[in-house]
Amino acid sequence: MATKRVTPTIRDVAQLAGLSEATVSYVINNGPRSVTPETRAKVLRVMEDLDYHPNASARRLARQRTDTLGIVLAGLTDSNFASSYFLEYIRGISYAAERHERNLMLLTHHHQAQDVTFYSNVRRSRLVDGLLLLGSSIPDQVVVELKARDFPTVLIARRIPGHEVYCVTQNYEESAYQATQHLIARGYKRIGLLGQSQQFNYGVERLAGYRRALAHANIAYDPELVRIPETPRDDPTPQEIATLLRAAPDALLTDREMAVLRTLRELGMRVPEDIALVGLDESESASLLDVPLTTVRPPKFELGVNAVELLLQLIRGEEPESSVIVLPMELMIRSSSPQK
Amino acid sequence: MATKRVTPTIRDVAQLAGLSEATVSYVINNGPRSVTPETRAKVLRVMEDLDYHPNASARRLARQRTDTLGIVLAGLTDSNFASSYFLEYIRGISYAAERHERNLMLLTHHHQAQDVTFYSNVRRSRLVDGLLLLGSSIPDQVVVELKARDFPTVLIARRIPGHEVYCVTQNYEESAYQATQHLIARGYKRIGLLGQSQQFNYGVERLAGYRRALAHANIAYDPELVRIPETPRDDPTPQEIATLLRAAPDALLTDREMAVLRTLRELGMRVPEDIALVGLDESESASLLDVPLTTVRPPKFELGVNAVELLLQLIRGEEPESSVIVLPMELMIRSSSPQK
DNA sequence: TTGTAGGCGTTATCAA
DNA sequence: TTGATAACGCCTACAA
Repeated sequence: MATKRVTPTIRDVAQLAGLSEATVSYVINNGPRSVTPETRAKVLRVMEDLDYHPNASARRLARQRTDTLGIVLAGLTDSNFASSYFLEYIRGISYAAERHERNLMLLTHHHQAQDVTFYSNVRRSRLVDGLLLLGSSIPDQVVVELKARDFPTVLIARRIPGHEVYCVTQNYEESAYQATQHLIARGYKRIGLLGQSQQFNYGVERLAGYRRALAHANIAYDPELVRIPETPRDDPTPQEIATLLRAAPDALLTDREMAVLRTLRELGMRVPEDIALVGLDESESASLLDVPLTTVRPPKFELGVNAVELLLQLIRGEEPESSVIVLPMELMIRSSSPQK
Repeated sequence: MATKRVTPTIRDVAQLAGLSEATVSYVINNGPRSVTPETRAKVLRVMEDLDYHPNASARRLARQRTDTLGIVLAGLTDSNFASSYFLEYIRGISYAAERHERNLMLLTHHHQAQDVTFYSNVRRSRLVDGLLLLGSSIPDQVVVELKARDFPTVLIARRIPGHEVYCVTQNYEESAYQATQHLIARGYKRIGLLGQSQQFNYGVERLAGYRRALAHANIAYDPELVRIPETPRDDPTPQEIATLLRAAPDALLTDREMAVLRTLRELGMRVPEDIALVGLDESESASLLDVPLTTVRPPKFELGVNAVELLLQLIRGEEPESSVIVLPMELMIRSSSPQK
């Protein structure tokens, strides 16, 4: 009969080293007990010889934790705009997770209809120690409930109005303010805004920043120049845009620059000759276009990194200084908003 | 003294239901033993009452498998072109994984210098049941070794010349053939190719398809019209492109359409007036440009789905019909290659 | 049809 | 400093 077990266990290491499993364990984990250098060396050598690696599942069971963070990718079903961000968030997340020796689990639900069931499963099955939530399509209620259950959770790039959940977000208000001010400084008088539903904090904050800049420059707020959808949507519809254009704006702010650009072209309007365009939420392609777009650059990588740091605090049971981390966005001035 | 345990265990369920742990287990797993409907109902009710969820780590340990697939994202460090594909692969992967009730683990190495250590760890620690490998920057040697160790592994969108590893790839040869033929049919005579290093199978296959189309049309192969880098690179350099242009091509094939387009513009050449352009590896933006690009569309989502199916076969210990699955790519004819 | 008990690999506790 | 052993929570062969 050949070898009974394919992979060596801690027991094999202990036997070959002539030591107890406990001692081997202390070598593996550098504690909590100390081991003499000789013993340690012997254990390490045997481990090397056997190509031994601790069984992750057994560790998790014994330690009562997984050292794994869950990344929830919501709204991946529809290949929508937002998802193009995900990879950048994930870059930041995985960078930070690696630093802290944490694993990452990808959680999606294409099929699962029941949100509640899904999150309850994740939470109770102890699959992960905490959750990072990406994408706006996770229902507020779910986020609030996770918080209520004290399950370590961090929201990325948005917050939930009226609820103090942990989140890492961006300075939507200030960046909209700066973008608007930039246009004003360049001589634009009638600046239009294609905003987002006021159900989302970024919809609210961007509108506020826009209005603050106008007020600061003593420009009257003209509702005709602003289009806010009743319900959340991705891209502004051509109708929406056409309606706004009837108010004769000389510049346009939008978080969906690519879609707006396309529609403008279909309508025969050139950027920036006929109208200036500033993106509030840079898509990767914005800088590659014939007319590179002036956009606000969201710090996606950094968002991911900060979210991990915050989540690890929560998992350790620490109370973070603030439940919200706000990172600055940078205005990248390109060719779509020239001096008028 | 309050409740000792925060989360209920299978033992709690068994006790409350007045049954044994075994019976509860059989209910949870629908087998391998049958349970009377009444018993089952009782168990399910208690589970519901306690909000019981099986502990994933304990299951994994007992079952000696994780029901988890690892997604290796290589080359995520450099925010290179290739990574923009990853999310589409992942969409397909997560879609299929969900169907089969498998979890997904994200594996990256930003810091880890030692490839071998990394993969050895993954393999031996039994963190995942198998691996999906994305991105060209995973060394061939690593892939070959995983195969040699019989660790279930599937390569996505590429194969390794000279080694029969499991992979789901695309019809690079045929699509390059079609793209070239399309240009020939539209009247182009001097078709240039900005290829990829012959170290990669897609570099080799695309060149072959290109030559086959030329031969088919009785057009002599002109090395002056072809630029293949010695070593792998992402975007063709402006020098490379300039050199090729000296051979006076009237059309250009490339797998880096966005970069080439940019350089052409910088050189003052217009598409398609001065030169036609066909992309061999559609980037998301290709269709959004002023001149929507004719490109070959890789079936990224489907690649992900097929990779999961293949990997699950390997994990089950089945021998797949073929070690390679080749999916067709579709030529999307747009405006950058008009009739000449 | 159901209960019992041993095992999975690691870690913590208690002795030595 | 090290060893023995009992959890950890679940699964399943074997008994009943």
